[in-house]
Amino acid sequence: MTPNNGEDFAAVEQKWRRRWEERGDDATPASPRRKSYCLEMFAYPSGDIHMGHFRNYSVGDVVARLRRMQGYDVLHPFGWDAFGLPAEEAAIKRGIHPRDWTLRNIEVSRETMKTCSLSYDWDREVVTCRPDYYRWNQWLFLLLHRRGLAYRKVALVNWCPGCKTVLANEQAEGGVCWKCDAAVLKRELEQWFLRITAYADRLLKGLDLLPDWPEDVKAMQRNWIGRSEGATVTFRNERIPHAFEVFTTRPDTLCGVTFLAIAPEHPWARLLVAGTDREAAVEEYIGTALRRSEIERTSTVREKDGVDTGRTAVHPITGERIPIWVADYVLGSYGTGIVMGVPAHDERDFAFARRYGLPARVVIRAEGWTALPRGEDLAEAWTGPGVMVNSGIFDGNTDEEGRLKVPTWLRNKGLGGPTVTWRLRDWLVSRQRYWGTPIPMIHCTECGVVEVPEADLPVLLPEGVVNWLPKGRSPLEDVPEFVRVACPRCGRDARRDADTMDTFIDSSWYHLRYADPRNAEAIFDPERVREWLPVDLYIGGREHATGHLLYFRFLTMVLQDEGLLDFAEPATRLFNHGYVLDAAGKKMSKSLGNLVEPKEMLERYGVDASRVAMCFFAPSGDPIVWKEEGVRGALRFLRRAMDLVRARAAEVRAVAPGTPVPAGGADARVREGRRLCHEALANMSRCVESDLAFNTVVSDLMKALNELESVEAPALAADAGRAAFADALRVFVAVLSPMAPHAGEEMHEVLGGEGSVFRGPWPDVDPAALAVDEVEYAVQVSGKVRGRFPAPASAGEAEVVALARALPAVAPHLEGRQVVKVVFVPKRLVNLVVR
RNA sequence: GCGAGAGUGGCGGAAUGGCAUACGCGGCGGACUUAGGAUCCGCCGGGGCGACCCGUGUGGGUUCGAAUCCCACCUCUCGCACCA
Repeated sequence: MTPNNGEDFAAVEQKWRRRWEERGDDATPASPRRKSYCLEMFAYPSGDIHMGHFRNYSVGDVVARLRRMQGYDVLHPFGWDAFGLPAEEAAIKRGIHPRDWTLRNIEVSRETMKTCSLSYDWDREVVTCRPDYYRWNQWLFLLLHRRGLAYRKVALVNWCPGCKTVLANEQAEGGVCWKCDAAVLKRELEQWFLRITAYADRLLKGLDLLPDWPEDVKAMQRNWIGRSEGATVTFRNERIPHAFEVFTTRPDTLCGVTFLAIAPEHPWARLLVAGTDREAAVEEYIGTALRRSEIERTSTVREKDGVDTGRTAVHPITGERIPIWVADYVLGSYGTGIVMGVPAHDERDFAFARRYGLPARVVIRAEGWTALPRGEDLAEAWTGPGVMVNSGIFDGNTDEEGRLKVPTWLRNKGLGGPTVTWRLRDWLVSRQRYWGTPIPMIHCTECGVVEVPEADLPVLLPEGVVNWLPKGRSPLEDVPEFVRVACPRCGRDARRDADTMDTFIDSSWYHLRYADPRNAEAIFDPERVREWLPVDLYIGGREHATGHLLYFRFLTMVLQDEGLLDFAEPATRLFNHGYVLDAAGKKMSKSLGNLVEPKEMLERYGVDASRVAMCFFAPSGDPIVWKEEGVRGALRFLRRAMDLVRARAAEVRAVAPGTPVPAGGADARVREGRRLCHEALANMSRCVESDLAFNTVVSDLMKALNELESVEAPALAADAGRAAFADALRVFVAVLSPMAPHAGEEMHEVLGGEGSVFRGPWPDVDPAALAVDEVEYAVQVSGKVRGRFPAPASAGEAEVVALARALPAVAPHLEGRQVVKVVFVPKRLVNLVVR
């Protein structure tokens, strides 16, 4: 079947694609005066692009093209996030080098994207697996190292047994590997970390300066950063040389503490019991607890367990001795790794205490309690507000007052004090994988960890025969010519760091590189970046809310501190496009194997119809279910539009562009058609600034087309009618063009337009065109619609109400009743309230 | 469990205090045709012969008037989930 018999859209598309390319229409202007940086998240090249990409890029391209028409100098680049695990997996499965697999996928995807005429300046393309890109990853790493933001530490880290590599916290959400869904284990390894926690406060506060970021993304980031205010409280234990500190957000309940709980991975857990009769039991418990996977460990349904150390610590206020337990509901990586157990006022502590028969002590009296319950009588913890009791000198304070007064008191006594704790952890960036950026560090037995001198960058990833099968340590360790190196400091034999970087490094600064992508001397020229950045609109999926977008902001801030940027936030506006779901309502994804390839659709219906269909399905931010029928409708619409343009070309060409449209004289249908075109125009201009709901614009254009098609030839005979019609059709073409660029450009040419439609000018909405001279009034009697009638738009209240009352469909409802109130809404309705 | 968002014809959706279902898909009927999965025209929320009545997840409220605002509940989607 060839659905597009009639207009040959394939030929039109080819014609314009070729012409734009020859003329270099998508090139970025050299010195922007009024800049607009429109950026879509770059792609990981795995095979061809899929529908989700197609949607993302279509939305972005509508904005980019529209901005050009509006006279902006536009930067609209694209690139490839080309390092990563799937390349290795494919390589292992098919015996192809990850590089070849990646580069071939890029070729295929880029070809498809070029077919779509996405108006990227391909001369600025970046490919992260090329040395000319990743050498700047290494440069950045050295910068971070110099600023004390990159460091090594031995830590319990997320280890994915499937991918055989460590993962960042953001890649192991919920204890599940983001790539293979395997249950993540904890392993103690020495790894490279980036000190993103040093920026926690700025990352949090910066969100308030981003009014054009979606609220849900900001909420997710706030939650992820997880600032919490509370206090550290020092207990005392003779065996521990340091302060035995806990962190709590409820210092007001301090006197309700009946036990302390320490995380099993905490080094002091073992120290406490060493040499005692509890040692064996505690050791056994710690072993069991640490073997549990993260999901199991943090499952809220599992009953909490733990073991008594037999040791106690001294309460800072009461001086009582409080038993210390080891419990795996306490996380070693949050706060101090030790918590105070207040069963009466914390659900988790309550559950734990009940299980092990630990007492509860009520120290907050809820409003409405007639008697103070005894701890053992509580059915559940009281976590609500109340007044402090059983708390000595603090009795009588509200919980809120206590939260302030107790920490202050502690600070004055040297027993702790007010503290802020963050949920955010440092960013683990080393990976034991082959296909990534080598970390530019050298390990020397004499000098320790030494930086690779900047002049020696890039440290090239060996691309010869490498056994890249994951084996739990970096494959590069087994490449002697890579690993063996002279220490840059002392010249002795030393070893290169064999780990590679997390690919989220690559995507944290690519937005800056686009401003100066071929710079061989520096990561970028700050002057070029000043011209284009920050990004004016960043479009991508919601899945990057806490991973990429946090790193992206973090590195931008670091570079600002380095003096290379004069702004802190990389993108002033963020837009999340909706996912493309399959017929079953599942998100299309490679792993589910339910991808519908755009290629077939593009060949069948053409690029323009496919783009219009994407715009028309739903607002750009909403998920859509993929339905082929919608594309057929879009094609029908384009075909009718093109037919109309060709049929009326002569009449329209007779009117020079910019000819003023006389106030009256045109036929009603022409005027209505023109009105609808200007409505579409106004709507499009509004949409691009707000919700990108292009579905309403397409619908406006369809209405306009329906009207314009009904215009008869005689209506175009007179100058006034012809001028109005020509203006209408030209506005129609302008509004359509960003969505259907080839058809739009063709129409523009057919109608005698000069140059490219994408050079503008973007037409102005003519207020006179929006005006209507006759409106239909609805007449309600006590809120129920009883009739309608047409009236001149200029008609006054008295006249309209009189007409309304006299209406045959209305009069009977007024019979024998008294109109007690008349509501008049100009140009809309009359409501006669009767009694 | 907590947080955010959403519930409108057979379907995607429009309308954010003023005529609910625009626009499109799909379906039905017709025209043209050797043919139609092309194109064009007409019809399509439910009930009723009808005047009319009912109808935007459910129940209440505010209002002359509510899909839209408020309260409670139900359902779905997304995010977070022992963070002390």
